[in-house]
Amino acid sequence: MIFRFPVSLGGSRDETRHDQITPLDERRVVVGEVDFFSDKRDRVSRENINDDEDDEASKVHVKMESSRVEDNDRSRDVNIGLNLLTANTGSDESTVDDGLSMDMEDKRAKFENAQLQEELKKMKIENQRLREMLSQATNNFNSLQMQLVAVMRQQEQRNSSQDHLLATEGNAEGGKRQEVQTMVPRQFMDLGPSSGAAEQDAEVSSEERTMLRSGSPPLLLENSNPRESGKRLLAREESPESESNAWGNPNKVSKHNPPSGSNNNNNGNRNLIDQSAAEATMRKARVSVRARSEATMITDGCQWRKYGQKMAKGNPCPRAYYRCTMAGGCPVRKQVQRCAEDRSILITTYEGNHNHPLPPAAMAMASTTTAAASMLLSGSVSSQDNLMNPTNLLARAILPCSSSMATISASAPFPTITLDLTNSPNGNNPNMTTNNPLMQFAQRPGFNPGVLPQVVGQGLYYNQQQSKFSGLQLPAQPLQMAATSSMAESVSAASAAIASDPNFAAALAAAITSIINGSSHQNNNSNNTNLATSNGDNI
DNA sequence: CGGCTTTGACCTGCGC
DNA sequence: GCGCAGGTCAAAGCCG
Repeated sequence: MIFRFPVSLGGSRDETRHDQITPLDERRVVVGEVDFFSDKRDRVSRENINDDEDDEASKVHVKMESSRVEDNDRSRDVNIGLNLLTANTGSDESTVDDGLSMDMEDKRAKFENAQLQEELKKMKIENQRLREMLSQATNNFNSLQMQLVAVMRQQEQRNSSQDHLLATEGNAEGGKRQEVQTMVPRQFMDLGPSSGAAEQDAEVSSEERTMLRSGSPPLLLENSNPRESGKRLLAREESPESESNAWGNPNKVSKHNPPSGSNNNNNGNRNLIDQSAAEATMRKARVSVRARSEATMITDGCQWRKYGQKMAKGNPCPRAYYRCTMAGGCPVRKQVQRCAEDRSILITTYEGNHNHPLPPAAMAMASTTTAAASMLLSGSVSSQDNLMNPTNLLARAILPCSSSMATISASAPFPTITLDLTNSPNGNNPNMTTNNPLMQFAQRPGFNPGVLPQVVGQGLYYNQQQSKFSGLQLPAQPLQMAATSSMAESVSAASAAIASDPNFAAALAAAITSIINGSSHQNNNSNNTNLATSNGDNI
């Protein structure tokens, strides 16, 4: 009765609609989701026609539901719906036409809506993917840091246990060696311009953290040194020069440029100013090398011209200022000064980046200072923890056998990394007159050549330099040279990696690689302890 | 004569 | 504002 009532309504416009809807409703009643799938599973191989009908029905069913959803979504867009309705309801003359146009508009709106939703979905997926990549990269970096610290701790424990064994054997030398290792840090603490170097380090590190965040390459960093802001900083920078090396374009310092004029020239170009500031920062990163030498200046393969000398406060020895003269306009300068406490120690502070090709002999020192400075500038990232502080990691990465042999001093006025290539004057072998910092370095009980890519590279170069330029012969102890050559392979790879890529993560990776490689060479080192002597002084 | 060193003067930034 | 210290300039002198 009730069933037939709608069916019997024929001839009217509603009839056709019922004709269209009723079968669907019937199908929907008949099909039912559970029945459909169960039927489909049962009939896959036997009734294609019915299957098609069911599929069609299901399609229609799904389509209608989705269209309803879309209608609901569309209804949220109040303006569009109302405009369409008001525009079309204005004429009742042809409901069929209005129906068709509304249908087309509907379809188009649905299509656009679907497109937008699809786009939104893609963007969400892309966003999710980027987040995953970022978190993965962060995790990788953190794990690398953790691995590096763990390996270094292991190595330090190994070294200390070796020393402890020596000490328990009643060997006085072992005790002295421990004493020496504890003496060195104090020496380093005195290096900074102020007594509160450690506190200032932390302070400046936090400053740099804010400046150097977000993994920006060092060249894009802003100047973290408040003293270098302003006129002088801008006046020091000239137009960009060749990008011939990894440090970018730290430009020649020039006081010939009047500060005001320089400012006027640069006023219109903020990017240039920022770039100049960044370059100035790069140039201001300093690498200080302490080496025991009686020479007035260590030979590093470059040509230098002395342009000034000044008595520094608190040091009876004058400080000499040198400028690289291998190419006109090279911004690299260095200061040479003897240590006040031990005048046999020569402190050479490099500043800037060569803007010209370097001879092979000069590459090692240049890459050493470049890598150290780059890592110094890029190393202030996130952690307040001393152990995990990248600057300390840098120090440990460069000179892990003693946490004190590479010291980051960001104390005013310039962030400086100090590489101590000297042995303690209280060393256990008074006859050891080694003046070659690398050789002294290699003598240390915990010395691991693989973990010192840059410094060892410098040392290798140092050997070459001395034999090539100073005319003095290295003793060339067989084991010494064998150990030195065994360093070369692992050294060169890691050295090149660090030198070519200032990125801190890359440097960390290289250091870890070096550690892994270096551990296999460690036996060689223990043989060198008492053999390495070198008359490397080139005075 | 060209390149380098020496050295007093000058500039700049910072602290008081 | 002044003094101090670090850094740089540039004239004078030296050297090969």
